Amino acid sequence: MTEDYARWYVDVVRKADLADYTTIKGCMVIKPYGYALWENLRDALDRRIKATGHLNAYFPLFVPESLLKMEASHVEGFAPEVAWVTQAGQEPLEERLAIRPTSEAIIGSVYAKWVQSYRDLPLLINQWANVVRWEKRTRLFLRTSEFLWQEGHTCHRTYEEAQEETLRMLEVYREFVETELAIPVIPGVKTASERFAGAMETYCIEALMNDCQALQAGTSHNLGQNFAKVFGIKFLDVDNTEKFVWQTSWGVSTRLVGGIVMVHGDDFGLKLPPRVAPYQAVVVPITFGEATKPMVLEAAGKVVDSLRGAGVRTHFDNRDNLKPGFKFNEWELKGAPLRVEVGPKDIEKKQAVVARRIDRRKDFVPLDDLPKAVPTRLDEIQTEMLEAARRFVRANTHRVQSYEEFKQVIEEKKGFIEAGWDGTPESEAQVKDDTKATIRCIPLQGGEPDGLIDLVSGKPAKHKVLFARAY
RNA sequence: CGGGGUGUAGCGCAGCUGGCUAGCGCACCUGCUUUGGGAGCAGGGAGUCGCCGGUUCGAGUCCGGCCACCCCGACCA
Repeated sequence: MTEDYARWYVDVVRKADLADYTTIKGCMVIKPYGYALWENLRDALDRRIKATGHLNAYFPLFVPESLLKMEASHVEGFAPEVAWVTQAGQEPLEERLAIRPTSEAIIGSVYAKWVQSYRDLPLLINQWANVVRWEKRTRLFLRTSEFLWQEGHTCHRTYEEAQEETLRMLEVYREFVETELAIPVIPGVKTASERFAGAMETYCIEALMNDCQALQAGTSHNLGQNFAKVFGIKFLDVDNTEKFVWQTSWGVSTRLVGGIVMVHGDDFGLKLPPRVAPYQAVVVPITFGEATKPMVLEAAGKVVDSLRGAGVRTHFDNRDNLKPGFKFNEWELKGAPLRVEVGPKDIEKKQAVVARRIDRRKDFVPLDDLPKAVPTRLDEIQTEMLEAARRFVRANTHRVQSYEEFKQVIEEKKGFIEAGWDGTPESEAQVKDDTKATIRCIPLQGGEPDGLIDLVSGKPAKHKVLFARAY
């Protein structure tokens, strides 16, 4: 893992059966095990999106060129990575169709028809979809040409309401990622240079991978009235005057799966947080010859039933052609949080061996206690994983006294660096040129200048910001 | 888009200065013995050597061209 991190990452993703390359450049196939992980993650987030009043809908994959072009900075931001459909059958199209890199444009044009009155607001809609961004450089899950995500698109009566929504969804993301994925994140604001193309303000949650590089785990944008004015999303307000709506958009993607791999993984492979793991417990029968085999399989089967009865996602690994040791290694590689071994000796003592993936510790649990003990342990593991990741972030967040020290820390330790910033694009760009580190965000908590100075310009800092090298 | 690398069985690879019927490990199939941390033996199936062209008695191997993918950078969720 430490020798060649990129290699480790790709190996884990492929050997754990999450995803594989295809014949199409930059695209991946998400395999059943990886897709099950995504589904669990997706469902957990979908519940939260609905609980905050949003409804799901589906908009077209294609965006006519004329629509995409309407918001100038938006098209400028996405132009280099848009894939186009220019022909249908044998006929060239009259107008090129972009395959959506994001849906602000197509949704904006639809919202213009839907919104007439202040009574139509707020409009709170989310879409689960695929998008295409033709990136030059791709990485499984972290940056693929096509990826899956959710994108929320909302309209509000006032700026304040839109801002409230932007921050509400950022908080939904923070809580979701920390609770379900056990990934600690720093919520913050992006600087102008890192802002979403067409947004007024972009908020984000930033995570730290275990190679000490940062990963943007989710974004929430206050779009202001930029798209409303372009697409004509207007409403008649209580005072009988016509106004443009205030919009937000927010999204997280299959990139989060890559985040799980890189935050929790180790040299044995994947470690999955119990709340989203496809299998929370894997039952491995230990059979010795034909004499005891039926008895062991029956006992193990009962364990499976009792765990499922207790609401645990349980897999029964009763493959006959593989030895237990092989299965142990395989399920550790695939990150199953708990392994339950049932063998002849265990049955005699009415117990099972329970092994935790996070520290590979084993102990004995009476068979009758399993339905209670396993869910409890899964909760403990979830908590321990988040705590361990928090400790890691804390241990790898640095403060520096000088630019020289900054450069040294970025080069040798990486991680987050808290430092002052004078708010100018010039010093931000200088740091990037010199060190490849970018301002990940101005943290929502603790972004005050605190009397710091900008490390490049030496001027008084406007904000305390978080620097890191990022994926 | 620049730099590097790789295309030979499902996967990972070897195959030298051209030479016989293209090989190894894993996986797969059959059988027996095994099974508490990656099983052993025996037998077996599986290949348009990325594609096109050239040189040659003869090309996986040499030459030219093309294509694809991966890795490293700049651009990005």
